[in-house]
Amino acid sequence: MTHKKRPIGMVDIARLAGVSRPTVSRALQGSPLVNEETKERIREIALRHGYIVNRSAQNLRRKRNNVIAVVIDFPHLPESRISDPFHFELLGNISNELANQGQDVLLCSTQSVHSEPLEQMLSSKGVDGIIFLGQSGEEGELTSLANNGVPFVVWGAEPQKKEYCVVGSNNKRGGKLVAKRFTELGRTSAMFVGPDDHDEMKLRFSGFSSEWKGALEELAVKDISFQSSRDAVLHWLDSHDWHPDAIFAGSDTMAIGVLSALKAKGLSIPSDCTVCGYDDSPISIYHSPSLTTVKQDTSAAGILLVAKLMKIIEGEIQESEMLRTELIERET
Amino acid sequence: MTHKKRPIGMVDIARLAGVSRPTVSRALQGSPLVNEETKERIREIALRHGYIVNRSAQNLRRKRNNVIAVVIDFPHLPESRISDPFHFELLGNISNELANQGQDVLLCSTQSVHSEPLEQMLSSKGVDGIIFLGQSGEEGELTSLANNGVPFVVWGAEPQKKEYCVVGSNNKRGGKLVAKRFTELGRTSAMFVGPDDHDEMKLRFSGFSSEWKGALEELAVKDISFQSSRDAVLHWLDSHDWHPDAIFAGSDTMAIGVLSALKAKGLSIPSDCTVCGYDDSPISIYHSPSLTTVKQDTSAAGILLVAKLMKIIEGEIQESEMLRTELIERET
DNA sequence: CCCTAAATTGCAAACCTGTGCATTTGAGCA
DNA sequence: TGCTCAAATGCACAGGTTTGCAATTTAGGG
Repeated sequence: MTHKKRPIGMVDIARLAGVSRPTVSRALQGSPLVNEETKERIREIALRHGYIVNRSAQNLRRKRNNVIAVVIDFPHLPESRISDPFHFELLGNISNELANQGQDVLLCSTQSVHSEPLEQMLSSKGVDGIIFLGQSGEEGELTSLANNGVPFVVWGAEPQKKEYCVVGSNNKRGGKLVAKRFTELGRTSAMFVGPDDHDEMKLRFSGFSSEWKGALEELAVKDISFQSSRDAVLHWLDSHDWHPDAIFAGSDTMAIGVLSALKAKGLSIPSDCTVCGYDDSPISIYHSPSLTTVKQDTSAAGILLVAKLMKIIEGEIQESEMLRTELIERET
Repeated sequence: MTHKKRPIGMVDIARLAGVSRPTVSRALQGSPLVNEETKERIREIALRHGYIVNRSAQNLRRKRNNVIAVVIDFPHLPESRISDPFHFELLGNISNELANQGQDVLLCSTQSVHSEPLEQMLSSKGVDGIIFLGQSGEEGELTSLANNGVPFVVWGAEPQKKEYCVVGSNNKRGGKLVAKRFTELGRTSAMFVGPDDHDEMKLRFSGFSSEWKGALEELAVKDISFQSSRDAVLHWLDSHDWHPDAIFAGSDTMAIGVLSALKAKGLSIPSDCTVCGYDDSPISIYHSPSLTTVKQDTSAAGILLVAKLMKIIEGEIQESEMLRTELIERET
């Protein structure tokens, strides 16, 4: 039919509008340099002909690419250390907020990231900034990244050194809330279940123990999975002749593992022992008996992470910020 | 320090290697045109100086961008219709396989997709192909996409018309497996719980009913959430004076809703009524009592989806393919 | 030693846009 | 009218890579 199957370009719009190509470029960017009505006319023509700018060329010319990489540790993959539905929810909120801000979301699993230096990814894939999810225990690498001027934010625990910007929930406060709740319930001997090498969990424990007045046991588990917390609790119960009357688990997934172990031992919940989780992830609602938990506001988290990252990209420096946590009481 | 802070480019490598820029370009692509030892030398120099090609420029020049969009319906977002941890697992596997194939993963939530025509996204964001996850009931749009020559694959139910390529699990077979299991258990009256406007669920039901010889009730629910299946079952039990002795729920999430309802009514599981889910998602393992379910192999799914999409992008046409499903028996 | 083909390499155009600067246009004013 | 000034637009180049084609070098055969 037509002379060439070539997709429509900026030159074509320029010709149709009877102006030069640069004018079209400026018009589409909303530059104040170009006359209002010309601008409007050009826009109308572009729209009618279904023209959209070529991102590759645009990216090449500007240095900014409008691409944010989200690095996440996927569950159910061989080398995954952290696996929790909570991260999925967070990912959804971040993705939406990035879309609102006109940013593309480049999804990376930690596995693929570890294979090549992150800096490479930046320039190679044209990534403007990075959001790390669930990267506990990588402070070294992250600090090095920050020193190299890579713009990024992290979801996680508040860092000791303020080398980079972290957004997280107020884990310490969350832990205190749980302690208060246990106290209200009249419990006297508590146990915390969680890995001892995980920053967020450590803070939750620290908050809890600062508030808790009764007996306190800490049960360290090797990872945050359902299985390992279940096994750990079973083993503990086997080797002791008493049991705590309240257990605070570092996450909902772990809490359910704890519940499973308690039930297996014939304890009745919550009369013999009450259990509290963390995250307010779907499983804590669906589980029966449903679980009292500490909610982290993932929607606010997504918005805040994105906002801070954008500012960091602009060159501003941003303080870390911990979101308010909230106790969700459910029958247990 | 140095003259310019300009990032290292192909010209620099060329100068260092004492060759021209095009030669470097070809060497890095592994072109057979360039001498083996020259190639090796150039590669070594590039590596040593940490040079990586500028993707924007590369994309501009080639027409291919090596970017695959994954469109997913995130849970816990306002307009989300489908929300299941199962999709998270699938996403992880797809993401990994795409990384293996050297493709970037552009993550899109359905919300942002619906706001602008998909075709725009393609050229604007430089997307080479799309993978749709959980897009049941969009056949119209998808067919139109296919007719416009957009390369994409879908995870979901086998389509009536073979206009585009779908990968999914063999839902019908999955349903049959459940029916067999119920029969083995000596159950006589069954109920299927699931929405009646969801293709995959319909097939699961169809498979089930083709194999099931006993009494059969179909309980239609409005969406696939925990809440609505729980409510539906409660309501049903209230308005009937008997109950089935086996329930097949369209997904694990729904199965847990069903369990919750049954327990609320004081039925004991599995003696009064056995329940079976679908997906083998984490919650089915963690739940207590843990749930018999039908497993879909998400790892194979990811690999297959990606492989087919790549071929479609190359221009080949691909048949839809349903993966084998497998019954996972757990105490219930 | 000359000729031809193959193996390498370099030249220059092309991909599509953004932007500094010069140029044109038109208005306002003495 | 002649001048200045601001607004609007166009020119031309830059950005980093790929690739068709020409040019050069090398090897092999007569």
